[in-house]
Amino acid sequence: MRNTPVYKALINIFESHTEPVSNKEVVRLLKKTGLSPNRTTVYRQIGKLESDGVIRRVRIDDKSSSYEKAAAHHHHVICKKCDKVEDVTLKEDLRLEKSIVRQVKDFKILNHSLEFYGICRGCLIKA
Amino acid sequence: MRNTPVYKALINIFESHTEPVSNKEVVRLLKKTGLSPNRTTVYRQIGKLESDGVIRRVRIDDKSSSYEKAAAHHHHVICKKCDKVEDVTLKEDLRLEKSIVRQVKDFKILNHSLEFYGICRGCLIKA
DNA sequence: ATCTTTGCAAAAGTTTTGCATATCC
DNA sequence: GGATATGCAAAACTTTTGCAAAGAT
Repeated sequence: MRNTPVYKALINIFESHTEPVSNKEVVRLLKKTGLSPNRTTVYRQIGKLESDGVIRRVRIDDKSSSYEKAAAHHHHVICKKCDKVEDVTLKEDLRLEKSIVRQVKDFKILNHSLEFYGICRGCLIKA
Repeated sequence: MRNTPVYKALINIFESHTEPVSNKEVVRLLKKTGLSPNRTTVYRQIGKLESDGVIRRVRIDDKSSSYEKAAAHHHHVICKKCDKVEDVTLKEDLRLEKSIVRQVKDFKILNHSLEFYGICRGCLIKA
């Protein structure tokens, strides 16, 4: 990948967010840096970053896809009201795949996704 | 909800599939029963079934939303090649939310989603 | 000079909305 | 009869594609 302004800005965005960022947000964040690349460019660059393993798709949101820096394996707690996301790690994590590997013989398990849903304090207070 | 043909057919579809069914598949399955309701109708009825707690949204697929009968809590193993889905249950499951509740104090955790990704035997052989 | 990235316009795909009509209870 | 479900057309939204121009190495 070439060291273009959009590329640099994207790396920056994903470096500075541990939480997942949706495509929509990426466009918004890019605008804040002065860049306003075409949607197409954003989709394409994100696609490449993903296939290069720099970022990873997270299955959280309904509307636009979300991605996060492909770093230490962790999970998310997502607020059902405001979509706020918090990172969490789990000690039990390793055991999970092992347990499944024992159970499911017809699959080669590669990875997993574990997301918790709830209501964050902010929204709890409001309600 | 009223006992219309579409309603009955939808209940039938979700009763007879333990695995998640995508909206696209629902339309296809409805056609096979002789019904060919408008997309709009399908989306609306599925939306109602969801808010009534009859079915539950599953975050698996990228393109069209998937739902499954809201029954016993379980997880999925999804083939990255052919999207085949298999149900699994986990003994460690209960411990998961407890562990998170201890860790995350600012969220009221309601539920979680745990999906495993891999390659199914069929696709492994082909490759 | 070459290969990659970008922008634009257009298309494809999914989901939503408004309104009139049909259907259920 | 009154409320809900349906169909249709149109719109909103997200994502993809093709092609020509601009930019990177």
